Order: sequence, then C-alpha cells, then structure tokens
Amino acid sequence: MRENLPPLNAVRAFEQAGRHHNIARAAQELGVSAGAVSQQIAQLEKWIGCKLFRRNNRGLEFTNEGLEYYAAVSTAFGTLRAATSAISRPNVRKSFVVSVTSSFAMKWLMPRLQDFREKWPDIEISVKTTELFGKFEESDGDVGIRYGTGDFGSFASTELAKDKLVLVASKTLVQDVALDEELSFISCLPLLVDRHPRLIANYPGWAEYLKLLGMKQVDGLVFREFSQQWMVIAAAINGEGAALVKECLVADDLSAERVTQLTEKTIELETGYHLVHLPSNSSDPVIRSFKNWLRRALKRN
Amino acid sequence: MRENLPPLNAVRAFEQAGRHHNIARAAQELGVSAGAVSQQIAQLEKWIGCKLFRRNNRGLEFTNEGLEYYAAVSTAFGTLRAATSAISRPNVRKSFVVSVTSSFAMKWLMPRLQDFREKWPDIEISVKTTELFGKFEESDGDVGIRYGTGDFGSFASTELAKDKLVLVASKTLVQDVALDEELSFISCLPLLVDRHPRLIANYPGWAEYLKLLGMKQVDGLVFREFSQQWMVIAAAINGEGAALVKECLVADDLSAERVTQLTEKTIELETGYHLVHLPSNSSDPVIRSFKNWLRRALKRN
DNA sequence: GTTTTGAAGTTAGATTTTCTGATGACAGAT
DNA sequence: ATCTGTCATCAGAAAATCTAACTTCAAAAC
Repeated sequence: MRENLPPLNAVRAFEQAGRHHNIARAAQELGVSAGAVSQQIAQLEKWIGCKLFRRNNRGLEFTNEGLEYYAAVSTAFGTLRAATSAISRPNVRKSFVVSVTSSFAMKWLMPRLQDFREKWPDIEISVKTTELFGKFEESDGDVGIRYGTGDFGSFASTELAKDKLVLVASKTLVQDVALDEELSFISCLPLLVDRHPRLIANYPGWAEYLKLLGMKQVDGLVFREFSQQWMVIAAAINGEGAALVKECLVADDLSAERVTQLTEKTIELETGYHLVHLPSNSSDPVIRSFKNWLRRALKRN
Repeated sequence: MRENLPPLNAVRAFEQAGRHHNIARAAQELGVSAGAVSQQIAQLEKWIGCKLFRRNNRGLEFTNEGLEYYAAVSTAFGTLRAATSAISRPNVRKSFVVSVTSSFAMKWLMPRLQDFREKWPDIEISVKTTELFGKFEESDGDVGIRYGTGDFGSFASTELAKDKLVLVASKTLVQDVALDEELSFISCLPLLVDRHPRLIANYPGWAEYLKLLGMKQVDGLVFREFSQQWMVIAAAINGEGAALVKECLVADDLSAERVTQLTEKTIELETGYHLVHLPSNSSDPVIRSFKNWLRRALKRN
C-alpha cells in the first residue's frame, strides 16, 4: 500500500519526451495525443515534487533533476526491455495476410501501407484482394476488411468506420458551373456509380441521399456503371461525370484536389467497414497492432 | 509506435505477486482487489507469450521464465525507486493533523487508525477532536473530516460518504419483541437522539425517515437527548431505547452485535462526511494517501 | 468419504483513469 | 505585426481497470 513506485505510464511518457526533447514527437511515438503526454509529465512532476523539464518555445530542456532522473529511467527501462525480449516467445508470428477489396486496397490501404511498415518494421504484411463483398472465409487470410452491417457469422469483427457517401467530380468539369444550392445541374451530369442503376433506389441510404440532393426520381438521370468503385473514381478524375462514392476511398483524391466535392451534403449509412477474423486471433499481438493502426489511420481519414 | 515495453502496470502487479507468491497479498499491497491482479498478470503473460507462474491451490510458483523475469524486473524497479526517491523533494512533510468530531474519532477513526499506520508506517498522523460541526478552519489542522452538504467556502473538499440513518437497539431489549413490519412497537421505546426533539422534524431527512418507519407524528414519542452521537450509541448498547444514528458510526457495534438493526429500512441523506483542507494541500502526497485510505476504508464500512 | 477451507480463475458491469480535440498563451521568426 | 511552432488547460469521450459475485479445484478436517 505504501506506494513507492511512481506512476509508471507517466514515467514512460517522460522517457519518450526526454529522448525527443519535444512533446509532440513523444506523443507520436507513444501513439497518443500531445495533450496526453503533457498531462502525464505534469502528473509525474507533481508526484515527485519537482520540475523535470524547463519548457520553452523550442521544446523541452532538462532541469538538473530531470537529467539525473532520465539517466536512471533509461537504465531501468533498458533492463526491462532486455528481460522482456529475452523471455518473449521467439516463435510468435510476425507476418499476416489481410484480405481486402481491390478498391479499398488501391484507394486507401496501399498508399498508407508504408506508414504501417515504418511503425512496425518487424511485421510482414501481405495484402490479398478479393471482390466478394461482405463475406470472409478462413482461407482468405488472417484478417479481412469487409463492408457490411457487422454480422459476420462466427467470425469476430470490429467496426472501423461507418460508410459515408459523397458526391465528387473533376474540378475542370464543374469549374464554370456555379455551386448551386439546388444542385439541379447535377441532373445534367452523368452519374458514375458502381452498381446497376435499377438497383440504386433499393440500396439503403443511396435513395435517401439522392433525395437529399434534391433528386426526386432516378429515371431522369444518366448513369454510367462500373464494376469497381476505384473505376468510378478514376472516371470522375477523368471528368466523365459526378461520382457517388465512399468518402474514405476518395479522401486522398479530394485532398490532392484531383476531384472536388460538389456539395457539403453527405449521408452516413448504417453499413461500414469492419475488421473480420477468427475469434481465436483476437489476442494475437500482430493483429492487435494492425487493428489499432487501422483505427487511428481511418480516424485521421 | 513499435511498443517494446510491456504494459508497465501489469509488470508492477507481477513483481508484487512474485514477491509474495500469492495474489491476494499482492493485491492488498497494491490496494486493489485480487481479481485485478489476476487479470494484470494474465495480460502480461499473454503479451510476453509465456506463463510466468504455475498456479496451484497453495499459491503461485515461478516458472523458469518467471523467475528469470522477476530478477530483471526487481532490478529495474529498484533503479527506478532509488532514482525517484533521490530526486523527490526531501523536505516533504511526513506528518499531518486531522480534525474530527469526537463521535467520528471514537466510533470510526480510532479503531481503524492502526490499519493506516501499518500501511504507511512513515507517516505520522495526529487526531484532534472538535465539536464544531460543519466548520473547518486552518488552525484546526491540515485536514478535517466534516459533516455537511459539501460547501466549505474557500476550502477544497471531497465527499467521503453520504450519510445514512439506521435505527438500532440493544439485542436484549428487543429479543422478545417480534420484528414487526409496522414497527409500531418502536413507539413504546424511548428514542435516543443527539439533537433537541423539537428540532428533529425540521432536520432534512429525519422527519422523512420517521415517516418511513410509520411514525406519523413526533409528539407521541418519548425522546432522550444526548449531546454527542457516541453517547447515543452507548445508551443504545445499554438498552436504554432505540437509537437513530449514522450507519458508519455504528457499523462496528452492529457487526460485533452489541446492537441490532430494528429494520432494514434506512434513509440516505443529502448530507454526508467530507474531507476538507486548504486547496494548496490538494497535491500533498501525504494528504492524498490519507484521502485514498479513507475512501477505501469507508467503502468497506 | 463427505464437508470445509483457501486459493485462484472468470465474468459483467461499474468506476476510474486516460485521452482527445479545441482553445489559449507565449516567444521567437518572418 | 503577423506567423509559426511549442506547450498548457479543459470538458467531454473513450478506454482501461477494477470490483464483486460466482465458479472451480484440491488439500485438510471431520
């Protein structure tokens, strides 16, 4: 009960901050926000009873006590790291296969994979594409990223992000059309979609969204249909019309301004992306790392 | 991002469990429940990938890996402890004065003080009694335990427990009276109280409680008034009547069966005990220790 | 050969801690 | 003077942790 050890997570935050002389970088290293690290360090300083850093607008600077403490903390954590890796089971899996649709792979996962590989250089990740929406089978790989409502039978699943539809088009296509509140001009553009036009009105969410955009009926519109969403996006970039697509898939094209959003109006559907895997893999550290990375990365778009 | 340190709080739990070869004792040392420690250790074993203990019904036994790891962990924590105490402000106060009412001191605090002294042998605690309910002044001591609604002016306060009234009497007094749903027999017993009978109906809660017990009016009852609540309890133990008292003050007498509860019906008031001190003392480690101990101890009654 | 006891594991749900995201303040750079 | 980069602060949200009740198991006691 007589607690003689300091709050350990605060000490870890202190070590990282001391190593980088910068709270933001320490925060990134620890995978949390800068505010969190700032609070942790403040907590430690309070617990110990003296300042460990001098703060200035250049970053952090050790006080005498801080420097002395840092040396000891590094030593202690070094011992711990060494001991931990010494007894960690050496035969844990360090590679896994993730199964995704080609659109998700192309428009979201691949551009971000480098980041994952930098953060976990010792994990080998393989990407496998499949077009079977919704279904996941053991033979697909260790984990899958699947679109749906969250029901994946006997598999364990975690929702990653709700789906959100946005309407985009090439900038050149719309640059001389004033952004029109009623969006009536949209009916002049071909609507690029990835499903059969006749079915659109039946997909939950889509019909509502078109109505939200002011389009009462589907009949008057010109559709161009593609089999994959990445093709829809490519066509939009080419200036072939207005595309109705998942936000996360066009996020990069939007920020690079290859396409522009025709309206602020978006619709959030009940369906979305989920990470799916065998329940027995829930505790696999490699898969947990991947899941955490995915959630963070999707949150930042 | 590549986290190479194990979950530190789990490591601390492991160290304590390893030191005691027993989860329950480790839990007590850490001030948490046994289940919590069990979970922490399980978490660490999962993270590392191998068992650290062999469990049997005699306690815990190290596996080879566990023993090796324990040695390293002890070293690392030793370094940390040494460094922490080296830079911890050496002039921290190690003693404090707590100001309480005589009833609270006598019926609750004193019997439990030994426990506090065992858990923090290096903290000197002095108890000072006062009868000024509700008020706390700097000259009273470093902290006070005060009864009220939580408004203590410029002082910082933390609620420790809501007040709860119970009706008790000596066992011998009621052993031949069948426990009566209507509690009408209570009106035959003198009611032992610590405030003027005429005022009882005006104290928030008391009137409601008497009504809850089926007593419509105060007039028909015989009151015996005492100036301190501990006297009320003493009188109840002596068999002088039924006493209406704060639950936490009679808890010991109830469990020792010096008195018995006349009814399951209790009433929780809006007022209660609070720990009060100067705001500047909020971060004083000694006072924090005391506060934590108080809350835990009151929770277990 | 039962029953009791003591130890630890296992849960769901509650609680507490920690984190986020937005904001504000500050100082040196442009 | 306004930016820019830095950290502190805060309320609300999210996540980790804890509790409390229950179960299991094996040795000890009867």
